[in-house]
Amino acid sequence: MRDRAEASDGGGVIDTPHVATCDLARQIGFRLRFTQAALWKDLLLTFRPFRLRPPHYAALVMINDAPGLSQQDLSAQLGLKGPNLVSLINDLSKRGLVERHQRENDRRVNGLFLTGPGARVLAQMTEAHARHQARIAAVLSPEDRARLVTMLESLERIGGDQA
Amino acid sequence: MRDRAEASDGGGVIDTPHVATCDLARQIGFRLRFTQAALWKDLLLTFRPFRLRPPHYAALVMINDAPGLSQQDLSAQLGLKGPNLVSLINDLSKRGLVERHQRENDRRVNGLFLTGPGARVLAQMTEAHARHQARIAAVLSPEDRARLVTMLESLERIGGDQA
DNA sequence: TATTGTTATACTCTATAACTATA
DNA sequence: TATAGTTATAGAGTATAACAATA
Repeated sequence: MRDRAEASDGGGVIDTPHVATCDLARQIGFRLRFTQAALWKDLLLTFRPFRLRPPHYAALVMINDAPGLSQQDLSAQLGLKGPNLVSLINDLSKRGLVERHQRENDRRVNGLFLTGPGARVLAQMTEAHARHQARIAAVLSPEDRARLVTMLESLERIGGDQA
Repeated sequence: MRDRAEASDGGGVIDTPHVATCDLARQIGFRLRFTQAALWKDLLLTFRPFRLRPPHYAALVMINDAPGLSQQDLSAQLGLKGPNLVSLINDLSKRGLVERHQRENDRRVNGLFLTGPGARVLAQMTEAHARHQARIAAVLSPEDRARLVTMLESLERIGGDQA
């Protein structure tokens, strides 16, 4: 981006050989971090009127799609560790949006269900989320969005296996 | 993904109307979160032998590219708040990889410079980073990578402006 | 008065260990 | 013994407020 002599107006006391590096600003991992932060902040503002955050919304959606699913299943789908999911569900439960019902055939598992108010709040949050989606749509065509998601999915397979 | 009746083997005590939501798993924000986490973990492992983390590497690269730049400039480029950048530079300084040199014409600013050992560590980390890049290249063509970065850049403009 | 850097601190998000109750 | 859920806690990562030094 700039030449090394440009910024060293202190006198260039130290003179180390320049190491050949890639352009970090065009690196996927680097950009991904900023983009994720930007979308996260937008979603935080989007859901602020409900005093709930993105993971709360995601949980409501999943429970709506599969009523009675276990906390284990939900934590796997949301990528949350058990303890963190517990406090997420506690939030929703204290607000009366979700209820835990012990399963009759295996009393270890708590099936999760939306309450009436939970379904209503989810409907309202979904409207708000649609406005968030519209802001994305304004800057990315439907085809680009689909391709982006596909690329992200293949990138997720990376990691873990190294020397 | 599944029908609502399927998971509710507890007896379906609660019966709320199904809210029409989008497929969360194909939402950009949702996938972005997982992908970012996967790449971050891969980078953590990549840099583990150096006992340094991705932001340390990013700082070394930036300082190498623009020796003498200020902490303010660096914090802006890395997207870090001042206090957090200070501790990042403290880490690198304690390890003898980076030095702060007060600028002569404006003694408020600390120009940042790599030391000899700093340049050597950066060279080694850059090799490790190349292997990380190779793992990405294995799953995404150069054209796809370029398009992905461009799409991410336009997404970064989102947020802040809402009712 | 404004800016650079620093300290102290708090909040969010994530992760681990140990426990309970069921199976 | 193994699994679902829970509690307590620790660690990253990120944020704000207040201050010192310099301009």
